[in-house]
Amino acid sequence: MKYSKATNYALHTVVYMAQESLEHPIGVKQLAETQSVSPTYLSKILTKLAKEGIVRSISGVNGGYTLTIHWEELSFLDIIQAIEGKASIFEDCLYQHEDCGIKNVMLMAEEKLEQELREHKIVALVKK
Amino acid sequence: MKYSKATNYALHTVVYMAQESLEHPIGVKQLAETQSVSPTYLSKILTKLAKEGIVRSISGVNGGYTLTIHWEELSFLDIIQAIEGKASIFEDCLYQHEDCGIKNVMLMAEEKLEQELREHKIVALVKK
DNA sequence: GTCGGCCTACTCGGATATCAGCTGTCCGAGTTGCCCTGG
DNA sequence: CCAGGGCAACTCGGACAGCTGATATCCGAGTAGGCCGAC
Repeated sequence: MKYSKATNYALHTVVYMAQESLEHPIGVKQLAETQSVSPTYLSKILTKLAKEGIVRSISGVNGGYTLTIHWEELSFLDIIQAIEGKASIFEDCLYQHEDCGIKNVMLMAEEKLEQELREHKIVALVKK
Repeated sequence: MKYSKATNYALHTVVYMAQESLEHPIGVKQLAETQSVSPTYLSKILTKLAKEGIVRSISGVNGGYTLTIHWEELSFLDIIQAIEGKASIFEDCLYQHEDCGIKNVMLMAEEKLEQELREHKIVALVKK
């Protein structure tokens, strides 16, 4: 029960991009260097973020990644779910037939977690 | 980012034992049948619970497991941590040197999750 | 001068390798209660 | 009748196998911008 390293990389990458807020895209190589990750691996993470519309990829020379227009609305939960998926923390209960009290408690706790992550925006971490 | 099946089994097992509240111990075989798990695997889970003092094992003929005396105080968190361990959900941040804003947010969210799991007791699910 | 083709830098996405942890099994060792046998 | 040894049921814990998902790499394909040559 841990968040993957990929989630960690994704969060740091998005914060970094928000911090810089460049007009021209940032290449994978540069992003990878700030976190000491292999560029190819980071590109996989960025692909996931792109599929969720969190970043936009620009091909060709001087290409790279930029945040999308609405990046100031981005919450932690948006990024985490883009990487981890939106599946529930707690797998389906063994007894499908009826309400499982255990499952109900677990889902309530998960909702508390997500609520907290939804309330925190990336923009709050950007130092001006 | 999911809870393991073992956690699911552990929760159901403890609830089942609380429900029955037998004076004589319950064997692994019987517990395994109620959840359609292999007895050997369930015994591994019960060993973990025993190490945390949640259940007590009794060797020999008519042996098995019983809940400990203070089982009415047991929370969901107790059982989950016995199986999953007490490590933080969020691994250490890449930059150790200083406060990482990302890490702080994640730890706060984790605390919300644990708080919710700590407030819910197993005894609340026992139907009388 | 301008248009078209080529070259380069870069991303995209699939295939693959590696590794860790979860899931599950097997087996030998230890423990306890019961039975059976010998005195 | 009674004591002691043996047997059976059960748990304990380590060793091990299989599988899934996370981590990480490599490479071919596609794309965009710039350069260069032909007209």
